[in-house]
Amino acid sequence: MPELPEVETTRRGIAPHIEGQKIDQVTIRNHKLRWPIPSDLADILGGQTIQSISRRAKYLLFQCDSGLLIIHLGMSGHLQIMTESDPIAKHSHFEIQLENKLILRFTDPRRFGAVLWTQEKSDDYHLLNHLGPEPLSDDFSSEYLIPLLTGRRCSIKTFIMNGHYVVGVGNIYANEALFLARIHPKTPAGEVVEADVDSLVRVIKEVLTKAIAAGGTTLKDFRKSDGKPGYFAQQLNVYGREGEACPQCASLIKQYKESQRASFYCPQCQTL
DNA sequence: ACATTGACCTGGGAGC
DNA sequence: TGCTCCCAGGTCAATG
Repeated sequence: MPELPEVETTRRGIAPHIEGQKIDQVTIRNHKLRWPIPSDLADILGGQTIQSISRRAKYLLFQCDSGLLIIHLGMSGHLQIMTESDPIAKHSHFEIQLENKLILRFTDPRRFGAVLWTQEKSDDYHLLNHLGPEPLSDDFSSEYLIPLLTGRRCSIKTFIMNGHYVVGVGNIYANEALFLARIHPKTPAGEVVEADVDSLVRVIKEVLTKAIAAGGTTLKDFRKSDGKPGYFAQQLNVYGREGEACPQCASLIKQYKESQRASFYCPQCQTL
């Protein structure tokens, strides 16, 4: 479910309620996520203050007094600020009760998400140390990408969804960015010409920025931390629109499968 | 080093 | 209604 804009939307929604708050109590209802929630996490977190919450790629990082709480939303996870009277959903696996009586509750039906703890520096942590630069930073540029692309035979779509090189871009925004840059998703990564790499960098930043401004994309179950949907779905050009008219040229949007993920493109605007 | 595939899970919708 | 099959926003690990 959540790509960078949805994770960032979540971060912005919960930060004002939790930053600077002391943790009263932690409840783990189900340890079995992508990786097990550390069994001593409740003891570790109790009494600590959440100093700040930041984001790296699609990971949320909660800086606590003695280490870092790391949450990944997986495909179906969401974090919401709730109160004691809010009912506990079937798949609410983890929650933090704060001194201000608010509850940060993690719900994830498919359990592809993760709740982890480390005392390492975030850049050294094994799930974060291999990640590409933040796409909205100046480090993410065509100068950075061009050397990585040369000679590569995977498709450009597969490439931009690979967190080793580009982070935050999942299936929705990969399709949208390639449409905006007028690049066919099957184009071998090493054959994307420099001018198109420039465009691609520009549109990735643009589409992520606009999606954050809209509060993310709600297809079915993504909800902002206040329970409301994000509105970027209305601005999608190709994702989920097979058979509809391309907004640029009115050709019919096509779909195909690539490594078990649906790819959408306009056969007129995005040629091989 | 790189490319491809399977694995982890549940729920919703389509089709019969 | 109910069954089966397919699909879904992620990404690591294992395999050539």
